[in-house]
Amino acid sequence: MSYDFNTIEARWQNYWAENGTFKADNNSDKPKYYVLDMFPYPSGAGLHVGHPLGYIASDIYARYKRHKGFNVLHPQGYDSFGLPAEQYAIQTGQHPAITTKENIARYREQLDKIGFSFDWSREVKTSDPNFYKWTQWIFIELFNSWYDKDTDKARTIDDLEAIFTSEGNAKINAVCDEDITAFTAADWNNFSSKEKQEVLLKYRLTYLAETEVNWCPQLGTVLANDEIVNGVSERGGYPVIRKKMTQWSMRISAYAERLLQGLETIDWTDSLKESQRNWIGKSVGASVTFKVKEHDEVIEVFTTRPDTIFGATFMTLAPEHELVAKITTPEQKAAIEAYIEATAKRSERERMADVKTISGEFTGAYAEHPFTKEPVPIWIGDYVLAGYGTGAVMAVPCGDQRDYDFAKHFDIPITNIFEGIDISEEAFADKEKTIIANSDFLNGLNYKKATKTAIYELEKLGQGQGKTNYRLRDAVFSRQRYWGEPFPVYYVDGMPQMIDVAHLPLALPEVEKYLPTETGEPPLGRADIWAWDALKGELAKNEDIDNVNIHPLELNTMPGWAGSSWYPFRYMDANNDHEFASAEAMQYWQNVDLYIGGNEHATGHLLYSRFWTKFLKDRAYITVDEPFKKLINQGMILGTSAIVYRISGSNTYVSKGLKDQYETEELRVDVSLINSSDELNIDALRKWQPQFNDADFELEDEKYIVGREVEKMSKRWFNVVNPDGICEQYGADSLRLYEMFLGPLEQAKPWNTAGITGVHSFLKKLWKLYHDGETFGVTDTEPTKENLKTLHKTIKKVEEDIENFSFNTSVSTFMIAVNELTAQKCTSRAVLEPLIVLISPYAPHIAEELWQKLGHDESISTAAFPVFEEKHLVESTKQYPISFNGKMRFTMELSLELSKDEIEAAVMAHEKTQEQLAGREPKKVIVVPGKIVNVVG
RNA sequence: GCUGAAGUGGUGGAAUUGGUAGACACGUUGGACUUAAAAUCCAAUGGCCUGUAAGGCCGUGCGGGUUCAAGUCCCGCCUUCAGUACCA
Repeated sequence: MSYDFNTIEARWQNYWAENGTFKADNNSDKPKYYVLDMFPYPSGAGLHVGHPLGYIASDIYARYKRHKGFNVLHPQGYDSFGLPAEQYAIQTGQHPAITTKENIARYREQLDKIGFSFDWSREVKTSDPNFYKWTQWIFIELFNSWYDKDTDKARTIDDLEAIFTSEGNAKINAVCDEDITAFTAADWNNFSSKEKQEVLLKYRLTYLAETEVNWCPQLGTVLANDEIVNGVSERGGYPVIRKKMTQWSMRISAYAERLLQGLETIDWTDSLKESQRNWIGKSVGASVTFKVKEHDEVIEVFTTRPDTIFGATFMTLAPEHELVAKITTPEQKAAIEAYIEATAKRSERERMADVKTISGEFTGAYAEHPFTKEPVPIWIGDYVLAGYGTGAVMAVPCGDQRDYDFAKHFDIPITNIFEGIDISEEAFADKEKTIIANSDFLNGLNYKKATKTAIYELEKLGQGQGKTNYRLRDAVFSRQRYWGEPFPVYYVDGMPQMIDVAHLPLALPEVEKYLPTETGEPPLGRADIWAWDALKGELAKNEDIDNVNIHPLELNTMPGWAGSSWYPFRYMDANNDHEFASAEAMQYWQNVDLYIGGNEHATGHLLYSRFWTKFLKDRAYITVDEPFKKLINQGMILGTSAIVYRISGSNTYVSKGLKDQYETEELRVDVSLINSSDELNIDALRKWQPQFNDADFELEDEKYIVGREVEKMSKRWFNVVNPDGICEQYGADSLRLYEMFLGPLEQAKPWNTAGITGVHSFLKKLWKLYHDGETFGVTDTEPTKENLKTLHKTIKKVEEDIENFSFNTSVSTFMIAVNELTAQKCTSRAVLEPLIVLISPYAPHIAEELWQKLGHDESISTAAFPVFEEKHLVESTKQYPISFNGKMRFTMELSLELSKDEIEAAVMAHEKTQEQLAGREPKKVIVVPGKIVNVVG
């Protein structure tokens, strides 16, 4: 009876689906465990073997936890809104809804073949109105909230209005727009409705503001900071320019400190936490205001080194700084304008690439030093960024290398304020070794004391205070695209209004053209029926109906990360019509115990979802502060591309070994045309692409050998390997085992299909272990000591491996176990039954089949994990390596029951020791492992 | 530059956390079974030395150090990958 994996796998996949084997219950006495994968974008290309890696790992863990008696929630869904889905739809010329549906069907088919234990009854799709209804609902909640710094949490706008009505905004300590002005209760009550709305908008956690955004003309939309890599768009690599637009923003900056602190409470890798810390970019220092001479203006700067304030010999403003035009003297006007124009012309990318060239211009204006009252020249320079801090710095050339370089370049005086430090060559920036000099009341103080004193003196003058600055910017939340969640927003007299929650979801309308526009007009503007009955009723009630704009609805859509910022909670109660999830369900499931996904989301999704979670907790909708307790980043599986070498200007291809004799160019060909010894199938290649039809090939040893290169698995490199083909040829269990066997989960590793034969023949051996020729061969004979030793060794190792996520080594452990038991001719049920439970998380199909043959009616997933018993591993004797004077070594069998002294005596009495000792004076004899036994000589 | 991770056979990778380095698998070589191929099974496989065996020496990026004992710990370098960058 042979191992017919195709039949077995189809049978059990059916069985699981029909019996709802992996349906999780929201009510259970068992402890809960929530295992989640980052849900996929259903792209048109389908899955390649790299995609399921994390899913297989999480599936093994989920199945393991079930064996361990946990009620496991292990759902799956699709992040089906957003740019990739829409780009694919544009490429294929079809409506995104249709292509998305097709892609999801294809993904599901592929996923089902691999045998995951997902609870599909909880499937979510972010583009499903039943899902994005709640995304819209959360948006409304954010709109109706503000951040109270005193209680350090979000509160309702109703609370805020009540405070305004009774006492104005003087006592409010909120995270809000900086240009807020003070008003009293009386002022507030006299404001018009529109004025009130304008004020409130500046406090809301999601707000509408004209901001400078990252505009990508090719994608036809704005991008968040984390969607830009090296100055170009993350998707497509298109240039990004700065542009002023009115956009929705998320006040994530309110949560900067809590997002930073929260990292201490979660089990993520150091590198990931570090990425988030960098992104949040906390720096502690002071804000200082400098008066501009002969003007009423002041310049505010942020500095981390207020202790060096006496070294400030000039100031630098970003070219975009709003005061530049006002303070520039007539003589300098032309030069300044030329400089600003030149800077504006350079793209973000050029500016980043060229950090060495020092450029700047003097404005002609002077500021007044807060303490010395000396004039401080004001410069502009593009090394100061408009987007960070206040866009202005007090330049301390002796203490900052950039200021130093700038000063040297423009011959600005440099004052040394450091005790005993030579600054003739470079600036001195070591805080720890700093002793301040030449600085009036700061003289003789170290960095810490001087900083404190300087801030104290600045406060006395009313020209500064201690301040903490964060790099984290508020996130732009509008996209000028079609395929996203519509905002539940309409405008009355230019002011945004939320539609009534009762009318959610606000469904995405059909449009004729969903392609983005070059000008930034949202595609939804073209919707013919972007009218909505309930909303009409709403508007009709409003007395300002006459002022309604032509497009009374918000026409932008939400970004890709909107739905993914809260979806873990939806799985807890995925079919709830009344709320995003019931309080009971969320009380039970809490948060995700284990989250597995790629590390490309380090500063996007993982930061936004933490932000929304904290917000929902503040508003008491959920009880947890962090969405993901433990997070593991699976490494990428790389493809091994095949390269042929074409002689330049000809249609002749030379084998790899001959390529150096010619001038060649490299072409990638499909990896399916290559056999395991890198030999190219030329006939197949001719059929593959017409350009090879009449090509000539120069062979070596009558073979064409291709070059190989390990790189990202991608259609454009023709190195994609699909899981479907592997499942057909070797089975899903082989695929699962092999993906784990490839190497450590978190490491990037190349795929090589040839190696799968190892795990495949392991499964065949496993099958044979349970079969005696043609019949099922498990017997009720007593296991031998050896059998039990093998079993318990395996239990111990596998349990440790799974707990440590070292799935690769347990595959080896299984192989060793099966080889040993085969050699021992073990047929004992007492060994073979627990063994198959151990293997079942990795290879569930074969496990189910054998489990049934062992006489069980229920799925193996209900079986308990075998209990490890130490006694089976204990031997009466052990081989001890003996190390003598650190050099000579031999092994000696010693009883485990011996004491330290007895071991010593035994070693000394042993003939081999005598031999080694002959004629010499030993200093020590060492017995390993464990304790060192000194045998004195 | 900064931050994080990592360097072990021909290849992917093990190594009980300081205790016989190279488990397991791929690949390669030889053999068995086959008319043959596939499949399967067996053996060998880090390098070097001695004719073989027994055995020995050298070996975990490089150079030092601690230790009876170092892939593992410490100091100083080199290299690779990832993230980030004029952050005041």
